[in-house]
Amino acid sequence: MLSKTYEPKQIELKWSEIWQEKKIFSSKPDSTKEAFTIVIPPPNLTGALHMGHAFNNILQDILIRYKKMTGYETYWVPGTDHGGIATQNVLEKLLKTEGKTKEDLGREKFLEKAWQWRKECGDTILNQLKKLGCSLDISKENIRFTMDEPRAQAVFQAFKSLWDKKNIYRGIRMINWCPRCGTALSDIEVEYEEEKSKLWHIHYPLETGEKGLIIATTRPETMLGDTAAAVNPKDERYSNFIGKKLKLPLTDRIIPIIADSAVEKDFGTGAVKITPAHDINDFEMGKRHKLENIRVISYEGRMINCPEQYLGKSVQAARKIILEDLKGLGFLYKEEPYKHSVSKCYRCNNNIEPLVSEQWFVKMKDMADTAIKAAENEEIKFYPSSWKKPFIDWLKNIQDWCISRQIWWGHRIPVWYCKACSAEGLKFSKTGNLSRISFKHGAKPIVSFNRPDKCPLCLGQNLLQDPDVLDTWFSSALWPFSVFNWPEKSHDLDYYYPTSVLVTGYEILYLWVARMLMSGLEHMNKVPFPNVYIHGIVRDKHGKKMSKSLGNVIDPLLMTDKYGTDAVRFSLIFHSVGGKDIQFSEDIIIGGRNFINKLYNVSRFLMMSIKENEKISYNLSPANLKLADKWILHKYNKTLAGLSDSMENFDAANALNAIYSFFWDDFCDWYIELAKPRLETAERSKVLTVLLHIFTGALKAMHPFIPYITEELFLNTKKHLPLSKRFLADNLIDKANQNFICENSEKQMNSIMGIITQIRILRAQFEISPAKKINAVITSKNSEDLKVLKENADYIAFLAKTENLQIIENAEKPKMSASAISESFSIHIPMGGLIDIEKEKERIGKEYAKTDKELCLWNDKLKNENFIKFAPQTEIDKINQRKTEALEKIEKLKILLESFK
RNA sequence: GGGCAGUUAGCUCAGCGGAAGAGCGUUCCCUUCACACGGGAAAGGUCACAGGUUCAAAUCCUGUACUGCCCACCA
Repeated sequence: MLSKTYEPKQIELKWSEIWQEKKIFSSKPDSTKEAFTIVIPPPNLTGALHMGHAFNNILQDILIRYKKMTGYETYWVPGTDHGGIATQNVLEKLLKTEGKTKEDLGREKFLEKAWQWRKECGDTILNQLKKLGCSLDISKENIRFTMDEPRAQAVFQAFKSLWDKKNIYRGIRMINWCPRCGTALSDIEVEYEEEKSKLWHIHYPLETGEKGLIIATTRPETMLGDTAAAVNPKDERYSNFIGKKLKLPLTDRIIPIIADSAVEKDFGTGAVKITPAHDINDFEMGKRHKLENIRVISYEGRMINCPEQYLGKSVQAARKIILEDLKGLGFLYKEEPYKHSVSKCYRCNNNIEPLVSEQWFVKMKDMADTAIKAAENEEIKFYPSSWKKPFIDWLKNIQDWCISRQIWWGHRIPVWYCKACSAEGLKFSKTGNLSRISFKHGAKPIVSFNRPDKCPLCLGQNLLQDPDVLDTWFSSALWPFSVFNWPEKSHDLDYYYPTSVLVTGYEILYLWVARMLMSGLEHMNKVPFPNVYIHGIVRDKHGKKMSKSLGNVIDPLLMTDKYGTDAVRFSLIFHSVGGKDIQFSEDIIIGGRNFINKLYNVSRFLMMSIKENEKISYNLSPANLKLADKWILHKYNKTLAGLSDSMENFDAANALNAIYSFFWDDFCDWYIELAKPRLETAERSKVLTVLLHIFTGALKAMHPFIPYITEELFLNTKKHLPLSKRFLADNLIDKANQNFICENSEKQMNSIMGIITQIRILRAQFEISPAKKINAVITSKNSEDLKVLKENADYIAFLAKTENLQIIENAEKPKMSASAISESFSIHIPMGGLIDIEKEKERIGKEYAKTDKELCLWNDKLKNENFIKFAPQTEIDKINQRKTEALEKIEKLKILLESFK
């Protein structure tokens, strides 16, 4: 005897092994089939899988499995991302636990460690995805890595091609610098956090010593790098000051007062300090007014080029001392509380320093224009479509992309310099390593994947590679075609590219999706995917983002251990509607677990019902079917239609919902309950046929969502099926079959179910034990309606537990009976002396009042001339119908009330 | 500062022009031979607020108020 509750653990383990072993997820180009391809958003090598990963990958798995089971050649391409800064930070932390820094190791040794790390933890995440049931072929030869050889070739090719078109350049610009990570970042790698700070008002006296300007700032420490002060040219308060000179407090420097319309009159004091080296606005203004850039903050985030007492101090420390000094010298005019947003590094959350630096950039304007066109004419479509506009807006405001990173882990920039020819532009660190390149000062680039033999200019052989690496997103941007070994030409690339859909959270829409689109159009001349499915973020039950620091992280693997993978998958998808964020908690998994258990028990019921070697007809021809069979087949096929509609729109939640409520509400609660007595009759074979047909059909339809249990139950069911494939996943999901659609069966079953429900209500109201059989009289004026009831009286007898059920035209209400109305039927249950007449009168009275109110509503509507004039005929017919029904019901209730007199 | 969502039963959310829905929770009845991770029944809602369009509005429009995101260089 099988356990009453489903134990998922061993079963899931078993199947995940078998699926991999039998390679059922591997794919080969098959010209007889249409390809359906997804490239996995490659997870970073930074640690374990979180709920967000789980959700993202489950969605993809559902699409892949669904498409496979509807006849496509599916390929879900697995891989991991080296993850640049993020991974390097993890490695640095690891080193720290050994008391070491990366400098202690040196670049080469550090990279050895990194590759070691990649070996150790590289595929852990893919193994975790395997546990989640993801239909990825994770055999070694199938897994891609953004830094393996073929991907490195792709990166070089992309770099080279952009370089040749002059779309990659070296420039001196204001960039975002993370002093903690020691690298430049692109604009979108900066996050902003609101912080409570202060606005300090500082007096900058005139060079004569007279009262000068009061300047408001949030960053007093940068004043050491001020090279001007500015006011709005239209600001009358300051018109006399323009052109005069100020003496910069704490220094000996004299700076001019300039006029620039970028200065807001109404902010602060209307006068602003200008630090071109450390503020993006000031940098621009500096260019306009030809101001000097004085850098006072180093790449390490320490004060430089300033009076001795501040030298070498951190930004924070310097701020404190400077404020004290200003106060002591009487320059600090006032301070007021101020909230403003501070830029933070998206990888380590430390403050970003904007500073001027020479870096590598990609020109974005033209590529963005092409991408905008593709988005506008929907060569690429967004689900939900509301993302289209923000996506296009972002592209329209795009800035050039800073792609060089001063870290070690990543694709080294494929540019070399001759030590002789570029001497002036090369700087070396104390340890003798090439540390900075300056094109401005004469570095001459040679673009090459491998070290060139000799310098093309002087034939010198001392060539050094650029020390920087590329932004990790540079290689991710090529992912949809680099996974197929582009630039190599291959059948795979032709067959699988463009991929079918990209599934991602909105947080990397710009960072990644936009760049893939631009890269795809640039290098392949085709969008990388025609559809982008954007889902929400998994939050905690209070709507907070899950984060380690908040301690509200739910580990998906812990949950799958506890409740089963299927339960977790079910719950996540069930709650993921319309691309919105999911508020996830352990509670909601329980709902999923319960459903899985229900499914399991239906299977138990079936296996217990079918005898060993029992012959089953498998005949679903209409002549062989009774009302309940026609009805459930009708419902089933309607559900299939809904399922496929939803899946075509990437609406997995809705699809799951449809099949869920069909299975539980229609199939379990009604069809199976009716099947039980029918199995004891001559109808046995046909009932088993329908049961098996619907059950296996449901297994197939549900398999994309809950693969493990369905595969397991299919294995148990297989022996009773006429023909079956190896695995459930090898089967095709049934297509909705118009021949089974039978609206009449639905109408008739609704009548019967309505009556059964009414009798159940009466039982509950009169506290009749569910076990007790009761007599009942059902009557109607309509002999056609009664005929259907008579033919299916068993259904009522069984589910309402009646004996001596009388179905009679125009019958009188038996004395001392409880009554209810359903459609055209009156239902009476003789109660003998047990009935409380007053209570029954009150109950019927309430029903009467309610129906009367309804009737008024319909009457009012129909009396409304405008309604008759403007409403569509179908609507009027409907209201008329309702009016008739209400009238009928009133009539019947009246008779009931009469009977109490 | 701009943009985009959301505001429906105690909680999480469907519905998005034609009689207010689901799941969970709550209350009552039931261990009947698939399932108590179950079955049956019930309670519970001026659909944020104010206007408007319409024969008809939770649903469309316009405001308002919160809430949450995203974007933006206001010191």
